[in-house]
Amino acid sequence: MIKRTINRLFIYKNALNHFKKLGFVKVFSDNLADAVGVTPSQVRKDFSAFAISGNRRGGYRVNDLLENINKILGKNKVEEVIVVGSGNIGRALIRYNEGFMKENIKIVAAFDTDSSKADRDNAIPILPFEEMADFIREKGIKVGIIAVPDGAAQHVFEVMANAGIKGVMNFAPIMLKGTPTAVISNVNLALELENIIYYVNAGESAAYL
Amino acid sequence: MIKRTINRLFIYKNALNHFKKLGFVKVFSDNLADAVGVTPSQVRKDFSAFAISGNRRGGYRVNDLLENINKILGKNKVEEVIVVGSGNIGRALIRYNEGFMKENIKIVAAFDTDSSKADRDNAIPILPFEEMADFIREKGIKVGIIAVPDGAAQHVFEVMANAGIKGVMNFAPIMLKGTPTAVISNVNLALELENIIYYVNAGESAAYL
DNA sequence: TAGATTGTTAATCGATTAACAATC
DNA sequence: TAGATTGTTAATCGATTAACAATC
Repeated sequence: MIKRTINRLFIYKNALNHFKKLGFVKVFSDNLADAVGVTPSQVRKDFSAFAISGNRRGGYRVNDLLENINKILGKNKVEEVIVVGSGNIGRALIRYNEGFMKENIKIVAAFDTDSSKADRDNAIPILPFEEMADFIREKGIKVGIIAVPDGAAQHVFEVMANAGIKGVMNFAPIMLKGTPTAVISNVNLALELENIIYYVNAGESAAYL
Repeated sequence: MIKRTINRLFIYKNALNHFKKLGFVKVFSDNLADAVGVTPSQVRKDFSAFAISGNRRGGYRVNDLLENINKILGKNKVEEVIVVGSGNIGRALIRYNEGFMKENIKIVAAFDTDSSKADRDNAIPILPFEEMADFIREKGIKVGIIAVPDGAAQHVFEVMANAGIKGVMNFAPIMLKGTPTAVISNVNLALELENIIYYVNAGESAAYL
């Protein structure tokens, strides 16, 4: 699926930046494959899908490759995102903001239905949920993170989508329904850990999940 | 792959607990499929793979299903895990601990090479990295979370693996090499967001990533 | 019984890998 | 040139979906 190819493109980009920092001028599909854990065929196939070409015998020039990939992935300006829910996950994400900044992602505000949690003076202000829709519209926010309790997630999603949000990272363990105008990615750290624990207790090893 | 089936089993379990709370006594493959976003065939296939059976015409009894799934997934006792790195992600995870507790997962300690960050009085103590190996051995810890800078991740992983860690959730954007005795799951929230942003800017919609 | 749903097999779909001719 | 690596096609692999006989 092209989704996976796009995802790997981001990963290749990351590896290439490492290589560049190490002074590499050229890389071979073999090098990239090793670095990110796929086969060399996969690397070449992925590039081929986007008409990125190297030199037979000479591999790929790191700078050219990065330029090509960046053109495809279009990472240029900072993307402003919002977080809804200032519980454990929400606050954790806000605190992790500087990690996102490295990738040109900036959390610009958080929202919470409990307006007693409002804190407009914070570097990343925490605002009452009622202000969210206007905020989204005014600032033209396109991406939001849902970090509210299960029961509230669907409603929050609908309000977001109505206000113009086009992409959502959802930490609530439910399927968001309706409004097929947004890209949704579900993240569940506890589920991830549960899976790891399952394989550990099952005595499995040497597996990448 | 059976990995995906196991993962879905955890998700079914979650949905079933919801159903149970709502008073459902029976569910059909259709209900579960709707709830978690797969096809009814998939649900039946997954159950079939573990010889879980229902009643033709009568669907599955919620309690029986939960019992069967729990038997397979073996979730009973609390699993103690450690976190290495008390930077942004590490601290965020520690703070999210109560979210993990709901799934019987407990972060019991964090470790950091910067021993000035040590804090033995915290509910979840932050200890010097040098103490980690002994801690793992003494407490029989099997699962660890790597939340250190890229450059340190490989070394941390090796120390962990040598001390007996069998499962790792890795937040560093690198492929951990060697030591094929541990299950590894890579998590990269920034990458997840980058993907969402890509599709939003590409004008795609209605996609689950 | 008639009808609806399971359980399972077969068909489809898509992604990964292998292989190799082209070529730098 | 000889040798190594790409680019792409074909083969493989595995997962999902469809279909339907079994049956409650």
